[in-house]
Amino acid sequence: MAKADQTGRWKQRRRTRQDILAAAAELLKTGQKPSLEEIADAALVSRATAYRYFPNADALLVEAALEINFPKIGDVLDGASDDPVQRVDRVDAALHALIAENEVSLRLMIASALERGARGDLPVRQDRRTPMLTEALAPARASFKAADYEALIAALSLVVGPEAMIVFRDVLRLDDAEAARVRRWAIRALISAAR
Amino acid sequence: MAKADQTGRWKQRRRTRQDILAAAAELLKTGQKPSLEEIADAALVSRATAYRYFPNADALLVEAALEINFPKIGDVLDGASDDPVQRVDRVDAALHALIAENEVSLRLMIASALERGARGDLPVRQDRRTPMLTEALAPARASFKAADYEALIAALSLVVGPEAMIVFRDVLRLDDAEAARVRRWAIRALISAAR
DNA sequence: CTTGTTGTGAGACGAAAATCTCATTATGGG
DNA sequence: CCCATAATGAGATTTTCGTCTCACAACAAG
Repeated sequence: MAKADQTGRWKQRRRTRQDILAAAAELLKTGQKPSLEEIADAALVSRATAYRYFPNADALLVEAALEINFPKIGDVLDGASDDPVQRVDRVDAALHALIAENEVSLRLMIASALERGARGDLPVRQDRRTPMLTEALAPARASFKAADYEALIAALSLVVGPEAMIVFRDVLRLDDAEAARVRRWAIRALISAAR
Repeated sequence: MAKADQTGRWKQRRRTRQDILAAAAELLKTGQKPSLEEIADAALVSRATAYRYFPNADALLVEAALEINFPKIGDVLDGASDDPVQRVDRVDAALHALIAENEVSLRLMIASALERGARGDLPVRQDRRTPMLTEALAPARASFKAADYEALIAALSLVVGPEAMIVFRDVLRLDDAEAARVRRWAIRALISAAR
């Protein structure tokens, strides 16, 4: 699909862009929100160049967060049984690991989306949860009524994503183990209610 | 605790501070993120004065969001039966109305807390959910085992707060009616699992 | 190698946010 | 009522962010 605009030096462009994103990702791991200038310095490019590739610092950070390597759903569920509880637990564990490792990026991405939304334009969030949950529930799909199935997917989306981390950590001040316990409890409760 | 620093004109100070917050809250209801200057103008106060009371525009907005008038839990549950499902539904409805009416403020508040959290210092979020949910579940408290009860409160916190709105609206793109349906479904599922 | 094109760096520039200064106003204690 | 002083307003100033221009360097094509 990507025609890749073979015009002259598209490789150089790709490389610069990638360097900038890599530098941003690197700085994000230090736990701070880097300014565009810091990122440009770290990437060994000028501020002007960074602005040529990204409209502003936030957009850059969001893209850097998007670079997060989501696990392939196939790998996550590899070797799992057909039991939906076990499978959703797997998804939860995988997402939790991902969230723990990229907390700063995710927080900034969500914050940015929240502020975008407040400004009135369309919120930009991708939905990576529904596909994973759909896949996890696939073998047991037949045992749910249609309406319950839809509700189950949506309700599970509240439990397995980064927003749950926010509630547990920031609002309820649960530690990691307790939070995991509650998520697993909720997963069982929701699935068993759906059938 | 609050010695109130009776030093001279603390009343005047309280009044200006309150005026600024009120102006901010007013502007937030128009659905836009106001700049500190707009707020100062609306409050009939100079920019410098606003900066004397708040370190920056974000802090001001967060405090303004904190001013949101939470419904008294007593009123919400007034005349309700002892049925925990009905009572939590009431809490959900009340919070949902509140969230719908203050969406911009809440989005900004959560976004700000997210960025604060990313910076490493302690996230500042108050927990208004647990008290409400505790009250809602009080009549049925005896019918839950201790461990389930704890998990139930935490799980319900994922469903009734503004974060659920974020997931449903921004990530899953559900409309208001569907979102409400899912919340009610999840409330029933969780409560029935807890006993 | 030469040449035309494209990407980049350095810095000027403008707008908006935040800080600072100082004169003026208004309040409460006497 | 008077006055010492706390609170405020009106800019000047600094800082940060994003845009723009132009000269230079690097690359591809011949």
